[in-house]
Amino acid sequence: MDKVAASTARPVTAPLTERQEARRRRILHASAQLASRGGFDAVQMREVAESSQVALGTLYRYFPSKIHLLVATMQDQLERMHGTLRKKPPEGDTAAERVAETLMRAFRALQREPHLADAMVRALTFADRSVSPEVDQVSRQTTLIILDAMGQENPTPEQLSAVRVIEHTWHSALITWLSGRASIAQVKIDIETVCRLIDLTAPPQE
Amino acid sequence: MDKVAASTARPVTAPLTERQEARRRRILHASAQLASRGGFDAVQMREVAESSQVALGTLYRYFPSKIHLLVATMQDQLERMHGTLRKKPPEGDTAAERVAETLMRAFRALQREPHLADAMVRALTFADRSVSPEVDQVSRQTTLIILDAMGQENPTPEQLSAVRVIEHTWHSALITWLSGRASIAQVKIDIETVCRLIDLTAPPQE
DNA sequence: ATCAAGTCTGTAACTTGTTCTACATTAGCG
DNA sequence: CGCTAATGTAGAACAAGTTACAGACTTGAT
Repeated sequence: MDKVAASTARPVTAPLTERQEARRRRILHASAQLASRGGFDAVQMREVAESSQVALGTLYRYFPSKIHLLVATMQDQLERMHGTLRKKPPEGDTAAERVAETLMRAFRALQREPHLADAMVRALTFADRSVSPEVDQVSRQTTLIILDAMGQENPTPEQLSAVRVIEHTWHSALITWLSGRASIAQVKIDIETVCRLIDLTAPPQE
Repeated sequence: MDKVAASTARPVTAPLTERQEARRRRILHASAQLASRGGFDAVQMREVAESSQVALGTLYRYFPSKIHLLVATMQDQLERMHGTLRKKPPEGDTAAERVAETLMRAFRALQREPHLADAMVRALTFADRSVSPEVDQVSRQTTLIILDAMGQENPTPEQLSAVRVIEHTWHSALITWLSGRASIAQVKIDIETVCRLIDLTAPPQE
């Protein structure tokens, strides 16, 4: 009588044993490490397996594709970044300024590891339907970071729309930067431009 | 003495003979055809070569990678679309409305061949630096379409920024739709939201 | 402690993008 | 016309993602 509501299948994912958790961690670490070196192409499944002391088949059991692996790597890094960003909240006067400031801070972090950024962002936008849940998770996390920066408890639907558009711009601007089609300065402008949308959407000052 | 300024290397690309032009066309056609069936994965270089009656090596001479091929396919389709869109200019009162209307029209066209859209957009965002010139060309063409829709001869720098952000949103929104993470309705909202940026940037009524 | 079920490992095979090679064809030119 | 360089062809070979499989190791329940 202890089945709590196993609606679809897994309770998100079977709880991992300690060793399994350690393996998972080693894999993600190896992935980030290789990505930092040479970007997307340098993350080769055989190498990841070797670096993390795991058989290739096991790697695929943990992450069913290279894209899954890199998206998971991004989740991991994003959480880390969210933690870092939280520590020093942005100081702008308007919500738009604060969001822009936060995104620029994140952008500078990415610039420190451009290859890693390349691997993660390319994987994210290349992901097909089979990775939707994971990509969605990344998206939610990003939304959280932006809402945090806005500093508003209950955003209006309009503001949420603005946040969606900001995320779109953020991802796409990153891509143009990574592929060398836009400068850092240009990305900054794009971010600042789109952030104006936030102030457009009448902030419910109460 | 007739060297006109062959600065780097090619005068863009050596002029193609008739047969070469025909080959190129066959290849692009086969590419679009295969893409329409099964999207990115269905465009297999061997199949494209066979369908277009060209040796694999030749295919690679014309398009140095699958990504190049698909981006070229997109260029081709975009030109077609621009022609179509030109015929019936959008009817909205404001520039923002007209741009949104135009993009939604393009979106509906993509919906008719979702697999083709998948192949083209995935290639576009996955492209690395080696494809920058071609991707840039696509970007310029898109900008043109949007400026056309705005119906303004000389846009302000601010408006150009808005256009950049609109393009970012357009690409990213397409991706979320293609990967099943956003509905058609949601894409519509995102487009409409970002288009408001145009009206923000004081239109120089003269 | 023992057994069954589930995990891992090592390794080979398969797929598809990409490169290479040896030979045939074509195009432009004297 | 006849030559030469460029282009095209067929097919093998290679690289990296992915899958398959046989045998060892863990784990959890009894």
